[in-house]
Amino acid sequence: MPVILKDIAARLNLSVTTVSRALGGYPDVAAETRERVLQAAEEMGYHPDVTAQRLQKRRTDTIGLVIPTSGPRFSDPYFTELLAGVGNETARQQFELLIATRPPDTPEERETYERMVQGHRVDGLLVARTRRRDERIAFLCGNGFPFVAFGRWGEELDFPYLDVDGQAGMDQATQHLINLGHRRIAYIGAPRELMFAHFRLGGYRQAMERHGLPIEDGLIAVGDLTQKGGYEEAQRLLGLKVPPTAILAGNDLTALGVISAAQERGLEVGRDLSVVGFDDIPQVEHAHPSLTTVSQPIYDIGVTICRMLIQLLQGEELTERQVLWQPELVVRSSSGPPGPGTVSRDLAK
Amino acid sequence: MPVILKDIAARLNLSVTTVSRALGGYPDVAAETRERVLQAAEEMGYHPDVTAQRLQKRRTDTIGLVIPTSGPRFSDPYFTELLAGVGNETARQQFELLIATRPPDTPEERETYERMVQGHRVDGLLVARTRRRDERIAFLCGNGFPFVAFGRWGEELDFPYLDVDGQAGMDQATQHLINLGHRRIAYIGAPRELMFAHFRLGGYRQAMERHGLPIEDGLIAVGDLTQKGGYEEAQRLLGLKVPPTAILAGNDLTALGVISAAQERGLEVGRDLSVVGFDDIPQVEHAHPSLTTVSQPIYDIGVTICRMLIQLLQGEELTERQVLWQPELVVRSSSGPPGPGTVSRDLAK
DNA sequence: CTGTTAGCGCGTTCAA
DNA sequence: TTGAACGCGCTAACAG
Repeated sequence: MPVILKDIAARLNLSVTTVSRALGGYPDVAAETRERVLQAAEEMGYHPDVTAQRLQKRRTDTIGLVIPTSGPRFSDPYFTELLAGVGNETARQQFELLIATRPPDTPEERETYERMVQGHRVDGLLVARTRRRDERIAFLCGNGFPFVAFGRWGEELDFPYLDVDGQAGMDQATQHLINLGHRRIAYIGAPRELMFAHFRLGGYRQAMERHGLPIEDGLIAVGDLTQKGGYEEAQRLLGLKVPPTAILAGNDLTALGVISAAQERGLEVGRDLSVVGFDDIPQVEHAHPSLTTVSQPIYDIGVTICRMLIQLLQGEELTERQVLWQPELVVRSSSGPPGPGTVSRDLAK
Repeated sequence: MPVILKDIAARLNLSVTTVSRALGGYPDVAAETRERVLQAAEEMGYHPDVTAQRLQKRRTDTIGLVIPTSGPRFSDPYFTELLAGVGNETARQQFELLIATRPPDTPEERETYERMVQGHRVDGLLVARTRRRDERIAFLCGNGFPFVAFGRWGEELDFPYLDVDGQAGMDQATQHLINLGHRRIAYIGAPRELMFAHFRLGGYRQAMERHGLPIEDGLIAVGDLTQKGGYEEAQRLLGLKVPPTAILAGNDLTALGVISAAQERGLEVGRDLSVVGFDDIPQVEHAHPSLTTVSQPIYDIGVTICRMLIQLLQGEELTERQVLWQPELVVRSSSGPPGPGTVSRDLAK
């Protein structure tokens, strides 16, 4: 039986009200009374019941995040890092973090959003990895429920978000490969329904077109953001009659799969095949070879969207409602000039 | 302004109680009344306020999990997979999942546990990655708070846990290497304060001793469970005058770092150096070479500890209060007989 | 079958 | 400076 206000009041012959005020730091309490109350609370091991506080305050001081997971073997380091950022910032601001893991675009996911919003389980939500037809955003906008998204949306809805400029990032990455002398550059992207897939592919196209390079459908593949997907698509691309000399991947896990496939074929990555990723998850710095990638500060993104949401919940105006961060190309060892033995080097002559 | 019971009652000229009972599915309500209530609730978009329900029921139907994170670049795929298991099972059982991310063994972590327990934020807790002197477990046992741990504990405290037999697992892994002909086998373990580090190292020692192989302090290193740590320790080990022909890693990330280091030195992993990991995270199956590792079903572990905790919360007796699962060695390409060029092959003759 | 009353633990009127 | 009374939204015990 936990200690409640009434217990303290009874022991000190005070009213519950006075005890509540003393503990709440209200000014209209005699200094001596406050002292006695604080001491008694300490001694008795009192801790306020948050549920009761919430009912009274009509606030949960909790934010929610539904992580899109696919299958039991799901494990994207990207989300762990985002979670670390979100988790630390919520804690710092004395908020709670409610997490659910649901497969994207399913009835289960939809129900989870409804539960969270309509049961008043959370004060606000973070939406990660926006999609082309994002019913989550439509739902939240429709209900006027506070949220901040990581990622933009195609539709004409005005909501607060933070995004990283995937188009600029992938343009830079492509440009980097072109500068190195590559001409036959393949692309293994993310599933089309993800917004960022769209932008990143756009960056690739943009850079290729700027240099008058052909964009071949056969060189554009769609992965599933996993290492396995990258591996399989790369096997296919590398098996082409005229294989690419470089492969751009829509995320780092895919890139790691590409590297595995290349190595399995006896190619030296960075020489026989250049590979560039996107995200800069911790693992890729110490991969072999270390991965050239477009770096987005995932942890900081977590911190920032969380901070934006809490500002929103506290009724403050957001200084920037819609933010676009510029990613940075990090050149490591997985990219280099097309090697002497590669077919398309000859083609390029 | 959300719709509450009172609104429905007012519209139908009923009492709040009757409405509550109708919606709650109690039998003592006229069929026709129930129908009217259900329809009105539907039309008006009624959703019960969970906070009020919780206050009344004295239960939160929420379980908590504090993920130990180290630094901003933290990202262990292992935890993502565990989280997926826990998350899906909580949802299936209509529970909520409260997550915090805190650096292990710090005042912040301690405060988080106190907050969760003493503020009645959660009904029970999951404790992951038990430690040698685990104040979390001491605290929870001391308070009689319901929890289930992933991992055993040294002290003589009786609490429910699920663990994987790390000793047996690492013994198998070591045996595997010995069978292949390795004699000079190094070990890069986890930080000593983690319980599983203790068991896994024990398995290594046990197998080595069984075969009368010397256990050299110089061949036993301590990593930090990251790829970077594995990379650095491996560099040191491979730089020894008589380097090992095989390296056992305390977890898969460490093993991936070892592989990078070996490849950077021009060694072919699986021939010049054998590497074995522990965990079997999704990434290692499509690494190059694919990693031989001790497989523990992380997702299922998440599901199971979650299920155990919820059983506990519902007052049921646990069929097995303390469970030890046997891991399984998965042999892939990163391990093979010591290659012709390796020093210790000559030694072994 | 239905309504009245009471209470979960806390914060916030209003009066004294 | 303190206390009594009320309400947050809901469920449960008790009458009728």
